[in-house]
Amino acid sequence: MPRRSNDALQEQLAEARRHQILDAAVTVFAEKGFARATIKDVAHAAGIADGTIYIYFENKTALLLGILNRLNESDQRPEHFEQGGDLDIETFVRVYLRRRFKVMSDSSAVFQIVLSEVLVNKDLRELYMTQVIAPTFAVAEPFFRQLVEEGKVRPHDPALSLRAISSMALGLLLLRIMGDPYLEQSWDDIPDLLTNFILHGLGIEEIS
Amino acid sequence: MPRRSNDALQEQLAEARRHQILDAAVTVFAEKGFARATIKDVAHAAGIADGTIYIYFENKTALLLGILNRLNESDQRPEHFEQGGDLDIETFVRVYLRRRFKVMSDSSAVFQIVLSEVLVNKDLRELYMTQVIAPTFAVAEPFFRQLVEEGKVRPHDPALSLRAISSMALGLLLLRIMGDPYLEQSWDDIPDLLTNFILHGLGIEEIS
Amino acid sequence: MPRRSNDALQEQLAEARRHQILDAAVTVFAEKGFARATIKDVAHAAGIADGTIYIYFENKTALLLGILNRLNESDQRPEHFEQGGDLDIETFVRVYLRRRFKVMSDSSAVFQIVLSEVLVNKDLRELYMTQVIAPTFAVAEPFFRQLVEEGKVRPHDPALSLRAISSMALGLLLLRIMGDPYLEQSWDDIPDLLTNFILHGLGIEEIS
Amino acid sequence: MPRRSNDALQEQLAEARRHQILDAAVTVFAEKGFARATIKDVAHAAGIADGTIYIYFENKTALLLGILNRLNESDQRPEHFEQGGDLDIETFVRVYLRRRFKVMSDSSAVFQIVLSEVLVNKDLRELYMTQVIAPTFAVAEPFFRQLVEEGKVRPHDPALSLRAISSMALGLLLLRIMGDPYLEQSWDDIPDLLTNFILHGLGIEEIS
DNA sequence: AATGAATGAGAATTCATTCAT
DNA sequence: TATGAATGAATTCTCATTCAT
Repeated sequence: MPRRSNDALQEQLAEARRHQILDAAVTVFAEKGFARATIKDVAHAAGIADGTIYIYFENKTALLLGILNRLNESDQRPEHFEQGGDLDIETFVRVYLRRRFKVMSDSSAVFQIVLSEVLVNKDLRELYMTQVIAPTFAVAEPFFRQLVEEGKVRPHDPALSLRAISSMALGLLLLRIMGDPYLEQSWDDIPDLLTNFILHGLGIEEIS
Repeated sequence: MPRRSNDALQEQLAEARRHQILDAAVTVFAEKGFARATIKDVAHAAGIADGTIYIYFENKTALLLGILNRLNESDQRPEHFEQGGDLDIETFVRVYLRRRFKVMSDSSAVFQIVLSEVLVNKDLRELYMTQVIAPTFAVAEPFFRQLVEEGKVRPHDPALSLRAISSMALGLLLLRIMGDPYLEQSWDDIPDLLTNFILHGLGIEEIS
Repeated sequence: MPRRSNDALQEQLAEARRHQILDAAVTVFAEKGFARATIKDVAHAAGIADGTIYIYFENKTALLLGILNRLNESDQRPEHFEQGGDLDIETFVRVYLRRRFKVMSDSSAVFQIVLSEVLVNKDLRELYMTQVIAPTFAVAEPFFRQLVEEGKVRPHDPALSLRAISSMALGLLLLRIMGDPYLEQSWDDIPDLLTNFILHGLGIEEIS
Repeated sequence: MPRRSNDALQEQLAEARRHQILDAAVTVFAEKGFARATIKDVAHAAGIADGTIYIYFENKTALLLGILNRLNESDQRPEHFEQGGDLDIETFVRVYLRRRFKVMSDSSAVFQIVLSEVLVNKDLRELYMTQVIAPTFAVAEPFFRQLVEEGKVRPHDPALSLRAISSMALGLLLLRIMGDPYLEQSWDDIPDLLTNFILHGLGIEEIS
């Protein structure tokens, strides 16, 4: 009897269930916040019984960590920076921003949850910092440094530039989530508009 | 007997109590999050009994609104932009950023709470948008528009520039709260470093 | 085809399974108590799946009754008393106590469970009394009565003497289960030491 | 204002509440067993709300410990043995047994609970052994040893004699709780009847 | 006004039992 | 038969809110 393939099937079903539950959790947590949401809410949204959740996750907190981990997996793709060398800097920034904004929009609900919780939960904050943010910066910073060395961008502090751009993207997402009508309306154009700002700033005449 | 002045005294004492409670609430909510924090926690931090809080606030949610309202009062000072006309643009940006960062640092705990809640609470989000953010932008946007007209800055979209800069500041605060060590260490220098970035961006050579 | 013998084989296998499950249940219940132990615990200890238990026992309570019934079967061997007549009383008591202590030690876990439950479960208590204890006394009491009549022991109340001796044994087992170090250490000598006490008590000089 | 006496009053009220709750817990636990009894049951029996119990006891287990501790307090009265010296041994045993049986009957429900739980709960067992049983024996054993030295009783092993007598009393209580009709009916006479047995055992003629 | 004991609704979690495979 | 995922009732415990003092 194909025991092995049977086990594998079981594991796949379990994995599917885990995703089903996490998807429901994302929806519910984004709507009501992690603490206000109940396991009953999540179970209901997933179309299963309360108890079933505990077969796949140890407790409510594990749902949050499960969400964080999926973010983790999907987010750390260093290839973003790898083919940058060939492009002129303007195109590169434009492409990068488009991709970044796309991802952020797609996982906007996840951002809401994670950010909301991370702001008031020290343990989660440290986990998020070491597992998600620091690795991302660690990948991006050398790339920035190289741009400076190649003379492609003016010699700012690369660590700050990097953080400034990331923060800008993050802040704009926040502002959009908040319901800013301007961003809501022209969200798809933002990456292109922003490219110009990032390259030249407010663009005052330089006193030569 | 001076009944009227007695009433006024009473009202002042009550106002002081309200502030004492809100201060305690800010500390506690920032530490544990609004939902995880208990009235007992807040009462304890304020050095009073649980029940006393209900004399000054209708319920737990009213504490959150109270915090939001204080932010409201202290944050909408249009004078920030009023004397800007005399300064050159670089100095203006520098001064503005310094002030903005100072305020944000000082009320970092309030930011944590409000942001955390606003992200997952639609009602509060709308309240915050209409009462705090929109008014701020409404004050700042005409000023930006004027800068463009006076030819002091290149004709970007003023609404976007404004949002980009605000978002950058907000995002950097977030990143700092998250525990980013670079920002933690050089926080006081950020406004000055940022000024350059805002004025010239990454500063690539312009093809004329 | 030998259907009948096949059925008998089936029944024997089923009986073996039942014993396997009850053995596991005894171990687990003695460790954690009936109520705190879960079906999962028992299934795990028996090396089978949760659901399988319900093929052999109607519900969790049936496991307890199953344990009680096995005790029942093994415990009511009236032959204990039958060949007593030939022995002198001292030897008889000694032999009886040794056997009694041996049995109690061997099924110490069963005692723990049954006693623990019987103490706080009226139905079970009545069942245990009528099915286990009363029959035992019913067998032993006439024997005691006969000893008195034969003048082998002083004319105490036989019902009480019987109960006093049984209780002593039971109480000592309890004390040992409790972890009394003295009993733990000299458990195997207790029957012999006790014989003397039972025959002569504290042994004060009798005023003649 | 008499703050001090007010505090004392509060403390007395709290102590009364604690007793009220423990009394209810004893009744309920003896009826259904610790694990099967619910906090709701206890609260109902005490005539208070569920939540109130948690003001006075940390959790359900603390109720059990509370019961154990009260037993502790009431049970360790070394004076039982102190004035024994004057009496002849028969009177002493009789008086001691009467007192012991009285106490056991009065707190029969407590015994049921504690025994039942102690049999299947290792932690509680150790606690009970070190805090209740061992101290009792530690007080009684020297007294027994002295009786032997004074030649008042035959030189048995005092540690065993002590345990044998205690166990007998304990076992008889158990048997009575179990519903043994003989003990039920003649319970008040048992101490006197037992005295004889303890002093002379089955009382066979000694071969001189 | 201030207190904090009391309340009870509501949430997380467990687990006996069922049933499709 | 055997399995173990799924169920949902039941339980412990928390905490916002009330109210007598």
